[in-house]
Amino acid sequence: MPRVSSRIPGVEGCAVERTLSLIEGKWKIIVLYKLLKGTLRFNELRRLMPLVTQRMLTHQLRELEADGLIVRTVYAQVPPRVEYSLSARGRSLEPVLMAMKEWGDTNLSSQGAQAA
Amino acid sequence: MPRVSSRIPGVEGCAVERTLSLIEGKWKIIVLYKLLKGTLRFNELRRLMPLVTQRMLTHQLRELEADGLIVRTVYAQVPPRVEYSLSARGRSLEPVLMAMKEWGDTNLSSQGAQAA
DNA sequence: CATCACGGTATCCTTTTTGACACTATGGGC
DNA sequence: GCCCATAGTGTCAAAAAGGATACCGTGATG
Repeated sequence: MPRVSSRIPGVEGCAVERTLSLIEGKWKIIVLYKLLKGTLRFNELRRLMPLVTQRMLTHQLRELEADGLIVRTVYAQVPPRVEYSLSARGRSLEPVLMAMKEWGDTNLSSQGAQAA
Repeated sequence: MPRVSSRIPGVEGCAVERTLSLIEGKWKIIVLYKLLKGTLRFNELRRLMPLVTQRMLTHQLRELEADGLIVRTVYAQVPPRVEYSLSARGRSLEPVLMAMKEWGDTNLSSQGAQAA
């Protein structure tokens, strides 16, 4: 996933593209959604998303962390304890997620939408 | 690009994911952006996005059309004339695009953001 | 007669993304 | 002594996405 999709200076969509590049990735949006409601541990996330493989979840979490959208806190315990929560930056994405959710709720009603 | 990312009924993020799945794809967002300002012909789009290959542009346009976000109008002329414009559904995505643009403008200021 | 513009297709190849599966350390419970 | 849970990692392979390049028909233009 290219962190920067376009380097052409004159492209107006640049900011949008760059924003998109942070939230595309198969499970990132769900992760952000779940974390909107509060901090979660790794396996709590897994249980909430049974279809994600461990490797994928780790991978997506690492990217979200690298992009500064989530915070990873490790507690030095022996059954390891790692908590994930939104950073301020991640929380600021809420309007974007909500705009997408509203659009989806309105335009992709119950079935697969008229043109999908 | 899977048109439907998740079929799990209980996943709240579903609408968001499905919305995302319509606008991810390397050039779709730019296309939608350009079309927000008005109808464009195929080669006008190409000239506005010099780095997109013809094949890719065609491909993205076809998908946007299949998803009902844009309308393709062919005029039976001999230098062929094909116009693309947003459908009502496509135009209704404007709040989503704008939310992303605002977030990007605010959080990805000038350089590559602090954590990218 | 050759070339250009238009709006594409077709084919092949590379890169990126995703998935399957096995493996790790540690300490506690049985 | 064996298995469980936690939070991963590593390797390999498949699938998807994207890119390079060449080609198509038509009519006007030179």
